[in-house]
Amino acid sequence: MASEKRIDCVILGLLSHEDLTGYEIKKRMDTALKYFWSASYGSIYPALSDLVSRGLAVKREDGESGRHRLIYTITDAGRDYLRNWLALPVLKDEIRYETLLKLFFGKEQGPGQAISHIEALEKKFRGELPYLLSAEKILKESLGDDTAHKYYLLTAEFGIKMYRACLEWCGEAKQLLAE
Amino acid sequence: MASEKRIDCVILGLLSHEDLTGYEIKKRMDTALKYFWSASYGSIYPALSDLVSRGLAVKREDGESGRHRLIYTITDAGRDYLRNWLALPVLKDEIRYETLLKLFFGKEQGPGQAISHIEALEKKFRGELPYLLSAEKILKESLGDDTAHKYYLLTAEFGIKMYRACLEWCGEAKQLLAE
DNA sequence: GTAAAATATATCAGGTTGATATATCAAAGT
DNA sequence: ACTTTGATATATCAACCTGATATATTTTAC
Repeated sequence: MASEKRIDCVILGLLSHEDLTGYEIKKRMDTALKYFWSASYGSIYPALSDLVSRGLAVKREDGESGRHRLIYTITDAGRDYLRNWLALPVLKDEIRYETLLKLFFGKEQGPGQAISHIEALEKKFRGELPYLLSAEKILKESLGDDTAHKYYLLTAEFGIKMYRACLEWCGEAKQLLAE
Repeated sequence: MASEKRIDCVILGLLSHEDLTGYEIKKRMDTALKYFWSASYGSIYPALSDLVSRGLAVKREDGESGRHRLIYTITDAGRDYLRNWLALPVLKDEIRYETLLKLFFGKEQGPGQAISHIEALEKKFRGELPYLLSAEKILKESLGDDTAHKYYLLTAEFGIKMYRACLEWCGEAKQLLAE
């Protein structure tokens, strides 16, 4: 089996939960998946056309609103494709922190600049943590409503753990640089 | 100023510490930078040629060994370029965890498969943590030897924090799935 | 002596981003 | 009523990067 394209799998995954437009798919990624995944319109729209041509999804035009909306639905073949990918071992988990890269080369810039890069990261994470915490609360309260909620909660907990660990590190790193 | 290409910046950063071949640059990324950055030969070799043509690095052939080796050295212009990039704010820190993606769509696969994906991640991190801990020990002991060591230590501490937080999460996630 | 592993450079198809273009609809202010 | 702003919505593309592959030499281990 040829390696499954990741963009196809994310999209089918999201479509396995509900029918969506390309725009809504992007929105889901920028909110629910934000803490561990991302994708651009430049990959989403071509992938959607491709999924339809391969029979993994079907497209219909929105009749309700006057707005031009193309709504996508997963097919049985799409669900099979998704399940097959889910059963395969994970190929790659990656992290690309430009902040850490700049820090690694800190000798060329000095502690002042290094600290300001850390503070920018700290500020970003401090701002995002409350959203994750409120998502956690909501998901915990609605665990019984939908089997999927348990899995959503798991990924939210991951984000919280990572953000907290990173914020802890920011504090310690600033202290070491100030010495 | 046009946005600086990240591959150029990583390479110049590594060359700012010592002269290296393309192969050695890749090695550094796969060891020291592994916990927050990566790059492939397919980007490293063309970037090296490009850096030379732009006067940011110079190339010489190794005279010592019989082996074909092209050793690169950073120029003053290259150092300026690097410092300029270091002073710019960080554009993007990203994380792409396929494990979390598969977990998010867990409803389609069930808890058994989800647990095995988590266990694979756990195993990988447990195996890598000792290397980071020994790097931490060595760097702590040699903090006075080189200004750069403090910055290396900071990035190692980051890796340790992240790995430990992730391992903690793995344990809790497995428990929640077993319920 | 030789098999395996490490060193070393190079190329390329195909996946992905970030920017950009275009257009409509809803909400808020004046 | 009018207008501006922001959200919704699709689409395209150059430039960047990965993962795979090819090639060849040197060192290490048996």
